Amino acid sequence: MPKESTYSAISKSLWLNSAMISKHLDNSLGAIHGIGLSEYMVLLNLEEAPGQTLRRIDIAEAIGRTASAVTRMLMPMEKIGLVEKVANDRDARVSLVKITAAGREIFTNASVTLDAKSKTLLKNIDSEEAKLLLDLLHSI
Amino acid sequence: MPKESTYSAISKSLWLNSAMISKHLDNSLGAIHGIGLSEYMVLLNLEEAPGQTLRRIDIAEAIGRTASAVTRMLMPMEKIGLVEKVANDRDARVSLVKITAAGREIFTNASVTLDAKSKTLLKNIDSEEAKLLLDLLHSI
DNA sequence: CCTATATACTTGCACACTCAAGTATTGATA
DNA sequence: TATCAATACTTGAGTGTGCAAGTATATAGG
Repeated sequence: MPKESTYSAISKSLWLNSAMISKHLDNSLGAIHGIGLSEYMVLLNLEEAPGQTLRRIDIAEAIGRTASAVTRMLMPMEKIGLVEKVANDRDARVSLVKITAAGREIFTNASVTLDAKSKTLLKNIDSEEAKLLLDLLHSI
Repeated sequence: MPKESTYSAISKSLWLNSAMISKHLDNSLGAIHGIGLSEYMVLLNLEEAPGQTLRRIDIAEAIGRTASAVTRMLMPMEKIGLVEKVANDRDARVSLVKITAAGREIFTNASVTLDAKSKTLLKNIDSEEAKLLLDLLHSI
């Protein structure tokens, strides 16, 4: 059997860890705030965007999903009033998405939950290592 | 807006990175060897298991999926002969899974692909950092 | 033994996602 | 201006997964 490289070991570990962690966070957010991690990431990106507004395609890019996933994800989010549609007068093809006050509220609350849960899940890593890990993840 | 903790930043980064990386690896493995990352991980665990045999529940545990996911995943894998069912005479509830010669062959080939692809995906990380990152991921 | 509880799976249903194809609009070029 | 390619989305069909409920077997306590 050929010796496995550190790189494929990282891929595997990343795959496994992320599966576990995502599931935990998803369940927590879902139970408490009624949204999943994907929805949370949408809100996060909208919150940080200039004018709290983004095109659907940019959301898709930002969260690593396809445009169709975003379309379907936003339907219920719009229905319950977390986001709203905004037209773009320069380009009739795009339908902009804007976070609402209700959406911002949910986002803020969910952030607290996410934070707390993340700390518990990553309790084996001290804050020194955490910074290091974050840097490494960002450089990928 | 409350300052976000390093820990939740790690969760988010882990979520995003893993989505991207998994998709790439999944596509590569699928196109070349006809299996996904999950199937690969099943084969990996079987290969490393004593007697190349595991209970379905242990597979589920090892790859972070539920028992039902494993049941459905194994059906096609058994059909194309990557794994085979083995009865357990001590306990009639369990149906053991064993990797076949064909399965081992696919696994070995897929490992090469996975390795190469992982190196390209993680090319921004040198081997020093890679070891560090792997350690951190394992300690989660 | 017999019953109750736990374990190892399997199956029906729902949901989130992708891919491919379709629609509408824009921008560039002949 | 007419056409054609590119872009921003939407939609239909198929896949993989989880949850909850069901089946079969095992184990423990009376």
